[in-house]
Amino acid sequence: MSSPEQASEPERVRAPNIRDVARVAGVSYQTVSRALNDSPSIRPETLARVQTAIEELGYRPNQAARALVTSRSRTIGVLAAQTVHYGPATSIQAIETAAREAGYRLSITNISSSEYASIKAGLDHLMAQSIEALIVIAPQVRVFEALNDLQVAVPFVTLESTGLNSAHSLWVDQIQGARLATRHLIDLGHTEIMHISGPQDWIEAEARMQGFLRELGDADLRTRAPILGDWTAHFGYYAGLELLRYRDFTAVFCGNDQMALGFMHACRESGLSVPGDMSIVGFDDIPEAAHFAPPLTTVRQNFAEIGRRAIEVLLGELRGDTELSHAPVQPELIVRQSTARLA
Amino acid sequence: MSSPEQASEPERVRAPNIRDVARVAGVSYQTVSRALNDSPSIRPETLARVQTAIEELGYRPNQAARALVTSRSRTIGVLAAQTVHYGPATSIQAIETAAREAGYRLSITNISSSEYASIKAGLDHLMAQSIEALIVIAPQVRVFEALNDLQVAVPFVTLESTGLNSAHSLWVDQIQGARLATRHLIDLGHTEIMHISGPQDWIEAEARMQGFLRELGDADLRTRAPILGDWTAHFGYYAGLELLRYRDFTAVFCGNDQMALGFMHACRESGLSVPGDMSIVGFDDIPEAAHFAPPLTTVRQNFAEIGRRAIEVLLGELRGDTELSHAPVQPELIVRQSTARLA
DNA sequence: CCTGCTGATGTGAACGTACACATCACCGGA
DNA sequence: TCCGGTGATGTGTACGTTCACATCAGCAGG
Repeated sequence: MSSPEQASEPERVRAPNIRDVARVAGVSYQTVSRALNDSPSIRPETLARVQTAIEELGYRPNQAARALVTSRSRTIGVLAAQTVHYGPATSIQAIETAAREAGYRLSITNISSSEYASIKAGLDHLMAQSIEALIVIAPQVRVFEALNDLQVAVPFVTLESTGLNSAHSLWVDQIQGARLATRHLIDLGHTEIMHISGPQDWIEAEARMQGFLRELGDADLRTRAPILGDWTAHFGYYAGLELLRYRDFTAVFCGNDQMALGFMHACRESGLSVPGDMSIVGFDDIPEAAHFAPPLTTVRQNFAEIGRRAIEVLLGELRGDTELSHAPVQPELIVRQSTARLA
Repeated sequence: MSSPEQASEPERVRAPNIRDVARVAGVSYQTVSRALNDSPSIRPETLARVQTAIEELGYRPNQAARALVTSRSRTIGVLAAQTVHYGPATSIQAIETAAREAGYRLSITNISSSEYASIKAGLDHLMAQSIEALIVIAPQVRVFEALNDLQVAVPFVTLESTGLNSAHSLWVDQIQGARLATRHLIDLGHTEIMHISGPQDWIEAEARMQGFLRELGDADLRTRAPILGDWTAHFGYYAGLELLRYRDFTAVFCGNDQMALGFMHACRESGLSVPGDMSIVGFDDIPEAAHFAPPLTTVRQNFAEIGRRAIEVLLGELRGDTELSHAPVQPELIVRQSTARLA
């Protein structure tokens, strides 16, 4: 029908490969490979010729082929339970950036529930991609079992836990953060302090609760059973409405800023002034917290730092550097206007 | 030193491959391949034998090899500017879930700035992974140029834009949402209405502004130049402090809920009651909005729905189904307590 | 009993790259 | 002059999978 030269559509345009580049540059394919992996033994002018050819053809290395032959996927897996919340989302963004700069890509899998089956399915999905390392941002109680069951052999770290399994954890010192928050309330003269915690299976919720209880214990104050919440503002609100029917406390330490927001809402509806009648401390310092009514006293965590460190530690392990610093990141108390001295 | 049987570490444990499975199952490797790709022509009992062998060896198909030979990466790329905000994060989570259920994985790349170079670098990083389809959640003005320059040939959709390029867009009808918000204020008797918009290069910010201006125009009301913000509560706060020095308006339509939160903060500091002295409408309906002081009237978008539809449309295109519905998702006005009839 | 067909299974490529090794030109020193 | 060494480049092979095709048994129809 038409001559090969002007064939318009018939033959599927194959992406150029290393041999096409070699032909154009007038070298062997191996030389092109060397140019791509910046081998020391290649003459500058040869390198230049190859680069010109690459440019001309719009050549891109085929990562699948590369992964196949090197058996390195250059992929880091992330198992996450909550990618919508500010904290995890911020960490993941930092992780992605750091990974990309190091030549790795990220594969994120969300688990919908903290059921063992769900965790296992997520992990399975990641392992099927032959990830080189794993980062877990999820309720970790059951994750360790799953890691075992699936015989996960890659380096991994869990974020935002508590050093429970310190060889594989990287964390903001949540216990310390909770102590800072609680101490702040005690210093203001409060003696009846309530705690609204995160879900029981989140280790970080557990850690914040521990810090709260220890600080109260150290001050010989009455401890009361913390309320187990779900991180949402809705929960904070409804828990607040319930709790405020008995006003037998003057301060609340909330497991995160969202629950604190909801609790403040409940205070308003119950006719309580914050901080006049009720002091409230949150945790996380989401960007909105400074604009709550009133601006929220809270504990700031550096989520991005945690993310960057996760990549740093994992890439280190992949290179064989063992014994990288797992020292916890220190949280910081940010005092705003939701807390006041007890009248 | 030691007999091969009890050799403990020396030889690197190679992951089992399709041939290992074949040997254990007593079939040829091709039969195993058929079992994996549920071919119709395989006897049930043979299939069972293969599955048993797979189980026994803990075999996982090597995705790199598969991708190499089929030249299908089973990867969908996401180019995102903001993965920390509630809207994009929610969409991405829905995208990930839908993609995973369809057997695809996601590769997310964050762009740090809306510079052309940054967009191009991000796109380049994705294309290098031979993604099969692309989803863009970013300021889109320059994205189209970059898509052109890089000769991106895969199906793609941009999220949350405005039908500007409707063949490739999937969007909540932002113009309609903005009109709903503005109409609500007009219906309450407001005639002097201000708008704090998102950044100029975000098409969705532009669309909300358009909706605002059109609705005002239709009502023959005075239009004033919108303030160009950056989506943050901080901006809303400082813009509010500035604007409230001249109280020549009685209502504000904010480009998103965060800026509305900041603006409410500025109102409090300026001694204005919301909604008594100032009515405020936001956009997005983040989960916290219901607990602001006062609870925020806003426009709800179904971010998850958008995400799911993105995958649906792209997978459809990959299968060859053209003409899938790109009909915009309708937003919904949620009236709470931050708006009131003009006294 | 042979032919042709169908369903089930096996064999030989090929995908695009990196590693191990081979080759080649060139150089300095005995 | 020859030798070994070195730096630059080329050739064969393997990675694990799927596709195209070949083979083989079983069965129905003439």
